[in-house]
Parts: sequence; C-alpha cells; structure tokens
Amino acid sequence: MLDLKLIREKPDFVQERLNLRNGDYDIQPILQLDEQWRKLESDRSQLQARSNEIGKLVGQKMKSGSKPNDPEILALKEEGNQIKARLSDLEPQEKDLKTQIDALLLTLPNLPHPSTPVGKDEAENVQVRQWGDEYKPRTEVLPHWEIGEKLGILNTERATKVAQTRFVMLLGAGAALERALIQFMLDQQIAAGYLEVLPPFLINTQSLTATGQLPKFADESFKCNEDDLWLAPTAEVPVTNLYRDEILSADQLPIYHCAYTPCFRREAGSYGRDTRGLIRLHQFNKVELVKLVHPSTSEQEHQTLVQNAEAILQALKLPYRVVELCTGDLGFGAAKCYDLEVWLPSAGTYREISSCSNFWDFQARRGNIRFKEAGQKGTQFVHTLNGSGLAVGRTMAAILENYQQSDGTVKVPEALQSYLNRAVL
RNA sequence: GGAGAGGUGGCAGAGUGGUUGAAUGCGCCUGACUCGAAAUCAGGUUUGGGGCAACCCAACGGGGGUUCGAAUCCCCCCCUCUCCGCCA
Repeated sequence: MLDLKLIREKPDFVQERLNLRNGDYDIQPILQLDEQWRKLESDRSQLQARSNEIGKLVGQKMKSGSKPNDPEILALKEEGNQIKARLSDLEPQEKDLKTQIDALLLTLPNLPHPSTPVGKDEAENVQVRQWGDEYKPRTEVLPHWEIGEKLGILNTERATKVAQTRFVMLLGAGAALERALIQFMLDQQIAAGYLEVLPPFLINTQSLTATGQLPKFADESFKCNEDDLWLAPTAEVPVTNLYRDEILSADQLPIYHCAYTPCFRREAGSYGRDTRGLIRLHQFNKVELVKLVHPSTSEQEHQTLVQNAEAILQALKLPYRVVELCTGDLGFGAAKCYDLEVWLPSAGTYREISSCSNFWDFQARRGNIRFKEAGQKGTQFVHTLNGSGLAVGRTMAAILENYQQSDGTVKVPEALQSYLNRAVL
C-alpha cells in the first residue's frame, strides 16, 4: 500500500512513477475523496470535542451535588443530544469515504524503485549476468516431460485422471528427486542463515491482502468458500504474515526465513501456454526465502537474497542468467526485482526459476508490520523481501534436460547424489 | 459437534457508567549514585489520524445499540483457551 500522505503531498511524483508500470493507474479519485474526507474529519472531530466536553461537565456537576433535572443539566443534555444528531449524520459519511479511499489504495501497485530500469515490458528487462555456459549440453536433448515419462518417474495422464490438467504425478526416483531437492535447498538456505518455517498452506483473506495477492488477483488463487481460506499460492504469504500486526524491536531485525511449501495457482488466463511438463502447474513445490529488514539495509539485503538463490543453481551446476525486471514488467507489490532464469536446452531458452523482489514498505503497510528503535518515539515499517530458493519443479525440469546423457539416462547432480543414494536416474 | 472460560498498552495483568488512554509489575529510555557495570532511587515510556501550530479526535477483539457520558450495560459476529465427543 502506498502512503496516503505521500500521494497527498507529492501527487505528481506518485502519478509519474505509476505511469512507468504496465497498466493504467490514476490517483485523482483518491485525491478527491481524500480532500472530502479531511474536511469531514475536522468538522466531525470538532463536534466530538464539544460533545466530550459536555460529558465531562455533566459528570463534574453531578459529583458536586447537582440533581439530574437541574435546568443547567437539562440544557447540557439537550445540547448533547443535538450534537449527537449531527454526528449521526456526519459519521457514516466519513466512514464511507474512508472505506472508499482504503479500497482504492489497495488496488494501487507499488512505486518502482529509482534504480529500476525504465521499460514497457519483458523485452526491456536488463540482463545482469550469466553463469554456467560451460555446463550447457552440446547435443540435442529430449524435453523433460518426455525423458521423465520414458524413465517412468513422471506421469501426467494419470495425474490428470486423479485431478485435472496442469497436475503431475512423480513416481519412484522422480518422487525421491523432488524430495531430495527440497531437502537440499532447505539445508543450503539454513546454512546461509535462514530459519526454517513450515507454515499453514491454507491462509485467510487478510494475509493475502497484506502481501498484495488480494484484492486484485483473486482469480489466481484457489479458494475454500466455506471458510475464508485460500490455498497458498506461495510461501511468501504465510511467512511474511507471521509478523502481521506486530511491532518488532529493531534488534530483532533482520529476520530471515526459508520455507518449503506446495504452491497452488489457478493459472487463469494462461490457457494453452506451457501445457506440457513441469513448467506451469496448478500445484508445485517451492522453497521460499523471506526477509524482514531495517529499511536502511534493504538494498544490500536484496543483493544477498539473490546470491542465496543463485547459490543453489551454482551448486547444481545449472546454467542460468540474472535479469533485472524493468518498470513495465515489475510485479504488483515489488519496487525492484531480479529474476533468475535457468537454461532449458530442449526449448533453447532461459526460463524463470526464481523471482527475487524487494517490496520496500509496501507489504509492511498493508500488513501493519512495524518495528521500534530502542529509545526512539514512534514506529517505522519494516522492508520485506522474498525470492524463490528455488522453484522445485522447474529445477527438476532443468536437471532432467541439462543432465541428460547420450544413453537415455539422466545423471544426478553431484550435490544431490548423497541425498538420493544414486548417481544416475 | 456439545459444555464452559476468556479477548485490555511491547509483554503480563487490574479495572463493571463520570476529568480512565487506562492501576500495578516486567521491559525500555533519561538522570542520580559508580572508575565502569550490576543493584538501588527519581522521572519518563501506547498507537493511529487531522491541523502550519496551539491543539483536537479515535482506539480496551469486530460491528450495532442504550446514555449528556461506555473498557464498564444490551444485541449480533469473530477469534482464542479448557473439558467432552469424533478423527489423521
């Protein structure tokens, strides 16, 4: 959520930054409502002040012996009643305006960070670095779903029977590989200083609103209608929300968490895209990194977060590149974002395997996650960051392709061999 | 699902109609004492909003109501805990 004060005080600046995004965002309605609201607010609070005064006066007089039906008391009561009548007119108006303003605020995305490259769309993202070209296979390889089916470790047809399209079933070594990857990733990130969390996978509306999935992207998540619960689309949601509505002390920061969860996404509007294989599923596994940090450190924390995600790809010797998203491609809540893209030789392209975003104070405002500096008055919002460390299914896809051997088997990356107790799939 | 208890400041925990934004304790901050620290003593310490400011308003789980006045009384809802039942 953007700071209403900032919108009010620097409307041109805010509008300019929003215009760099993909989509039409207009702060004018908010500015107008805000002006009306402030007028009502000050009228109402003046009336309220007089009303409070009357209440106190009556109390004092009663204590010093006045009778309830003394003329003086009756006059005060009468004035009190008149004020109440006017308040009952103003109050709902004010509340209604406030509700409208809040609702509009929740639909505005974050401002891009000044350092985020300006651009219209994906095509203008900026490559930051590329790693591991020497590990790219030199011969033709089968797409991961074909080699997976061939090896009998991946089955789409039966998963579709059990559930729907965009679900897969892993068998034998496939299931073991998925589990090994989860374990490996968690071990690495725990060693890097992240505290593991195993959060709820069903989460409430308030939590999804705090991290920015709601209200705008309700279509993207599965909902349990009976219960105000949604299937988590990413561990970012439950983990960031661990600290919702809390005031932390500055010395608790930074907080680093890693979490394995399955992720559930409806993938509405992606019909026909990536219909085969492990790339785009309604359910996939992910190890997520989440940081809550002091604002003064958030940029460097972002860099180390990206490095922590990269470390997994490097340990697995999977070729990848790092891309910084331009303003037009930035996610709703992100101020700045790096994508890690892994090499998929069957397609001859890099595919996103991790998205590392700095949300600045955007999520913290929505979730009311604050901290207090010892000895200082007031509170500040933390900065929240997160990134995949990594998407497990896509990692498996990358391994099945990059580690294919000419005899139709797949080599197990050295870093994983001890987890799987085998060297070849 | 049945029965009961409860939701108050960073935390713990008082408070049942009147200047209570809220006792007390812990924590934290400042000062005194000390070479320094601990201990002790004194003072301070909720959050959010409006206003250039003085200052004002709001908030005791949420929403309504009664009243000149509600943390306190009434109604509805939510959540947590305990016991019983059921269950992985």
